[in-house]
Amino acid sequence: MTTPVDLEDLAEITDMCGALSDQTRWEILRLIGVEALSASELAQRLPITRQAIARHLGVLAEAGLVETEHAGRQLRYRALGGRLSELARHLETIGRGWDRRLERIRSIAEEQASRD
Amino acid sequence: MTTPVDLEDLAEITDMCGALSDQTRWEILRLIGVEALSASELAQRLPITRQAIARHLGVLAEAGLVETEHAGRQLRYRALGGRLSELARHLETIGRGWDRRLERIRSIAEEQASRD
DNA sequence: CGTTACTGCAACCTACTAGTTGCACCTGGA
DNA sequence: TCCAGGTGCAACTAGTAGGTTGCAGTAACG
Repeated sequence: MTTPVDLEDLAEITDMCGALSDQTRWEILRLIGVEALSASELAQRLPITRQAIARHLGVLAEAGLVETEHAGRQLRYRALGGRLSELARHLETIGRGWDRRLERIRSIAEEQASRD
Repeated sequence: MTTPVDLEDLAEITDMCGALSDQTRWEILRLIGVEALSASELAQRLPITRQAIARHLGVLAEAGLVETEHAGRQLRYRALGGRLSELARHLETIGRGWDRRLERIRSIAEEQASRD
């Protein structure tokens, strides 16, 4: 079980979005979203070096988007879908907040206009 | 009405996440999520120059997260909550996909184990 | 019609990031 | 016990991103 982080911090949202703002990292996530893979295994399937991949995995791990699993002498990573859903829920809430406030302002403006 | 972009492209997701990976841009979004503001007005409320803010607004506009409105001689920006919700729905779908596949693999493994 | 306030563009600096190469260090298997 | 495959750390380079200053353009308001 992963610790249930509530993702209140703005810094945590920006970190996760930063981790998700790189196409190479999405390639990695796509692969380890299907099955757990090590950095070396990922390096065989992607056109960059193992070290670069390891650093990407570090970024993803710091954002909480992956978890690790030891398998013999290798360290396998898997993508955490629940974490992504958590971010999605927060963005949804914020987005609805923006539209709600603007609608309220708009309705006030219309009310004002109809009064004149 | 904004054009209904379906956000299929991976590049579009990475662009939006990139736009949302900066704390200053979140400050801007928070302000123009309440009321439409111009770059100059934002510069009065934030500790950076108008030019820096204008560039942030450019990034946000390219990601489709803001829309503009002319008011006299100034150009006001407002945050588009629907666009953020759109991104949220896609992330939610992707996240569920990861967990679903891993659960399937896990259940297959358990089935295999129970068969022996 | 002139002035003033707001926008837009360009150059520059600094810091960070994605990528590389190279090497040291384990640790598991024959 | 050896060694080979896997991981981790460090240094270096090129490109990009956030910030600044400065100036040119333009359109609204008195």
